Amino acid sequence: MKLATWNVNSLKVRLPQVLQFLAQHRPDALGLQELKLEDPSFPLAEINAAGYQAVFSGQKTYNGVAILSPRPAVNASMGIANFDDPQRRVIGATIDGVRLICVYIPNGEAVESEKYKYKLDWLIRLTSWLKQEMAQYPKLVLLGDYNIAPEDRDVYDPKVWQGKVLFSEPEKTAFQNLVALGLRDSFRLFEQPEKSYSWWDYRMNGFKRNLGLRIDHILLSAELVKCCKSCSIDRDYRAKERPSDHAPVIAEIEI
DNA sequence: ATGGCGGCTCGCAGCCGA
Repeated sequence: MKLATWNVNSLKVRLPQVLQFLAQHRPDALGLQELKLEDPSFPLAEINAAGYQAVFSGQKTYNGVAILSPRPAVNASMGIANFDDPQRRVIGATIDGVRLICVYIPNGEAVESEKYKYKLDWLIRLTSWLKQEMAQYPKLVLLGDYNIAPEDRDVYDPKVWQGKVLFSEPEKTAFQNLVALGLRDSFRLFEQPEKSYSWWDYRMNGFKRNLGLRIDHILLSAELVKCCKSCSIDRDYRAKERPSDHAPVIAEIEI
């Protein structure tokens, strides 16, 4: 079973690349973030024509998440239980017995800003909800844009980023609180190239200079860690014409 | 020191992302 996540930064703009990705990798589940479109504008016909179904939760201009799969996605859920958040950042579904939670964790803007406080509060709510989800679904995948680089090696220059949003200690602690639920970062189960990142700033030739951060992750529950065979970042999609600023992350589990 | 790119919108400038 091949699982993937990708912040597409506008599904309208990136749809041709998403269709190309589906054709190339044939993922069994693809979580998308930052659709930036409302549900009636979701390109379901094109995705169906590619042999995929979709569950999605969109909004205008910002946020928006989806899960695409060739097999049926059942028990779809939107948002975090008991948290009335108008921002469309979470969608869940079960595919072939595997529970997928696709998240677009808030960016946080800057440490000490209102959005940063919202991010940390949001992460607390996500974590307490996931504790229940983990108990219910032993085979669980938490994938998406976390907007957190967990370790020094996930940042091109940890000294520059020290204390900054995406790499501040409270955010890293929040990430470890998710891990403490019994989740593992699938990327770090394997040897990886040095300086592996999943996001590069559009500005300053960030990608060409490999000035990136690894902020997109696929976390697996213990049952799925046991059967995880690979995890990689497909940089090719960041190198294309008119790319998203994020590259897709792909994990394979033998199930 | 700043803004740099790219996507969005009751658009032609300003917002937001990371």
